[in-house]
Amino acid sequence: MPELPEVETVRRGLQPVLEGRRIVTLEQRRPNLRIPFPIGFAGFVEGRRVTALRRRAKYLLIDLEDDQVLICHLGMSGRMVVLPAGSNQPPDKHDHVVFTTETGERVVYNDHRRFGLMTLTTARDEASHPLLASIALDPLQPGFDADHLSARLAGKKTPIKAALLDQRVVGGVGNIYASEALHRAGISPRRQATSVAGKRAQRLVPAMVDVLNEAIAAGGSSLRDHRQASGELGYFQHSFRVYDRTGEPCPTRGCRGVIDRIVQANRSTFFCGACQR
DNA sequence: ACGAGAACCTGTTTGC
DNA sequence: TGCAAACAGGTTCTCG
Repeated sequence: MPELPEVETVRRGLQPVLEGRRIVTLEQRRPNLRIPFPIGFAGFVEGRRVTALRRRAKYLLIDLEDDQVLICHLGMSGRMVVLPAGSNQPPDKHDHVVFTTETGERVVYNDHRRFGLMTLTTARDEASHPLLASIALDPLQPGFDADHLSARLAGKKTPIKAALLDQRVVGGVGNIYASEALHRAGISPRRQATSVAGKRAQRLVPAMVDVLNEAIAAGGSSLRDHRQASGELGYFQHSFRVYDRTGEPCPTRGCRGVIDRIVQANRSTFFCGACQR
């Protein structure tokens, strides 16, 4: 599910419920997600106040009292949904973690594929944490400009589409927004990454920034699993220009092409062979 | 060192 | 209709 816009949507939705509030109980309903939960996880979190909610690329970072940091990743199918105080909704089979705050609201982490994870670190060790240390700037961070991007892509022989999915090259971009940004920039997903420099990089940076910001404004894209923290669907999927639109006419003005699907690095890529070069 | 492909897990859709 | 294959928003490991 979640690329940068979906994680940011969840972060913003959780903020009013969690920030400044104490977590009274943490119910851990299985031993592991993609990786095991830390030993004593629930007891460690319980009783601590949340001081801030941050996002690093596709990671949600929950700052706790005493400079502790709860690292969350939603994988492909993870959701974090808020239940109001007093709700007695029975747990789903894939509700793996339930936080209850001092005001009685609950935050439920549900993830049927379990590609997500939760673990702990400290503010001091965050930058060197193995999960976070090699993540590149995301396109919405200061300093992400054409020069920065072409420097990250320099020397890479892999296709640009695959390079954009590599979190060590660009943070936060996943399969949907890589295809969408390349289409907006008129760049072929097959083009060697190293050749995306100069004018092409100058087109690709605003294409990425715009598509990510538009998707955040729409609450993310709900193909199957994504929900906002409120439980509502995102609706950016209605604004896709190429993703999952195989065979449809290319939406680029004046282009007579048709959207095509290919497989790169085991992932679907959608593009127009006529206007993307 | 780099890039391609498989693996992780469950659920849904597609095709024969 | 039924069953098997393909596919899904991500990451990480192995292999060549």
